[in-house]
Amino acid sequence: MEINIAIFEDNKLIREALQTIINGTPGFRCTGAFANVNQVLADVEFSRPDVVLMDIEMPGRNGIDATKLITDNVPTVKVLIQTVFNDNDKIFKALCAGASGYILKSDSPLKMLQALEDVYKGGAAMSPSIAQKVMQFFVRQNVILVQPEETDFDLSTREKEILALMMEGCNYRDIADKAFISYETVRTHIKHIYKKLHVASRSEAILKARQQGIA
Amino acid sequence: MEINIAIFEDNKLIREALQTIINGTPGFRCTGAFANVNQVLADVEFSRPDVVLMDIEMPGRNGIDATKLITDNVPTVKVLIQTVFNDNDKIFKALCAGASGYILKSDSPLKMLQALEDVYKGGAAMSPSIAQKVMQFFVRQNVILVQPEETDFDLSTREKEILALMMEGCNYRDIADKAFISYETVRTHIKHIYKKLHVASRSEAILKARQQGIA
DNA sequence: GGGAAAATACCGCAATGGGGGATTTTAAGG
DNA sequence: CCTTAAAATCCCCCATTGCGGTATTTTCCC
Repeated sequence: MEINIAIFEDNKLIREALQTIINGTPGFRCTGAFANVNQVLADVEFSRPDVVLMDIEMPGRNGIDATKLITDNVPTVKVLIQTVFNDNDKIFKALCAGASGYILKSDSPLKMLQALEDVYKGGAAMSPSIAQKVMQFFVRQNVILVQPEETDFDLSTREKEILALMMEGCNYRDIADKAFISYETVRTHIKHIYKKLHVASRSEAILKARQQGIA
Repeated sequence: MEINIAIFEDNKLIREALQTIINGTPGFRCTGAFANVNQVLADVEFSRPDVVLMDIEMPGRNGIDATKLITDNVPTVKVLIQTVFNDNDKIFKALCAGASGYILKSDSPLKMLQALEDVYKGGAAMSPSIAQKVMQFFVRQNVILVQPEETDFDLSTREKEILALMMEGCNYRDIADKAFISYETVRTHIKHIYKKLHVASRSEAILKARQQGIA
């Protein structure tokens, strides 16, 4: 089975070079090569790639926004960012936008193919210098990570279940039905959850739960 | 110039295998192999490695603490963590401890050597599945938020004022008084704001406003 | 067996969110 | 000048949510 790749790259020479490399490698196939991301969703829809190789610097709409559009709307498609620069801001924005990897154009074609394969397999890929910046980020953020006040919120099993249902978008009534308890009991549980999480609304609770990895 | 490696690994078989691989590869040399990290600083001092290959699971003192000791006291020495597990907690702790890389024991010797070289050159190395967890961390934590659609939400001047008051913690009544408009008008404005921001509650709106730097 | 914590359940009230409709003011352009 | 669109203003209705109580039963640990 071949890995289908779609390329977004404004430079014609590079675009065609990438296409040639990919199509010339057994196991890879380029199903689309586009010079901009103005119709990125339609392009992805059309070329049905497994992995998108995305240039981050492009005239007009930029690659990070396009990445977010793809991961939001077609989450099964992985995005591998390719760039000439490696400044922190772009890296972190790309990662937050849901990219599965971030490599440099200066990397060898072999490494690029390896990265495409890693990403296709569900992993992630980073050039060493990129990974290093990510590492540094963790070291710097150390304080925040190591002492997040209380990571244990003492939620009971039942409360975690209710919280999980809340995170699925259920309202009180839905939760009551799914948990086989009364509407009022749901309200009670949720009140307790809010107290324990020190929040005051559904959305805050869900945010905190996601950040802390509860439930 | 050869890259000098020190190994910390409690399993004798693995330790010697690693030693053999490293010494059998041109450009690499094993200058020390230790079964525990009880005298890690002395061992590092003695073997003068460029890169330490550190097993994270060891009886007695663990690899993460040892990593922190090394990076704190001998910052020129890089540490590459090697582990059988890839659970989130250990990864992030290791990264925070200053590790330069994190690879799995299931990776091939070739990849390990590549990782050692990447780390030696000042980059960092991660197995794809590790990198993937790091990526997820960024997405989940909303470290930096990227909004593709439009960073400008077309909020009118008045709506931004109302939003600012909301962010100060005012309720409908307070906002009405401070903005010299009626309670109902405040509600109308806020409804419009929610629509434009694509959110459905006060807390989400405030979160988004903060992240996007609106108002 | 007794006590603490959890799970269950109910009531009432205030605040919030979402739907609709409506008027006036302002801005912009033909 | 007039038309039109957007912004700003106001009102009503209703469901959901958050928060304050209270209370009973179940579960679990000492």
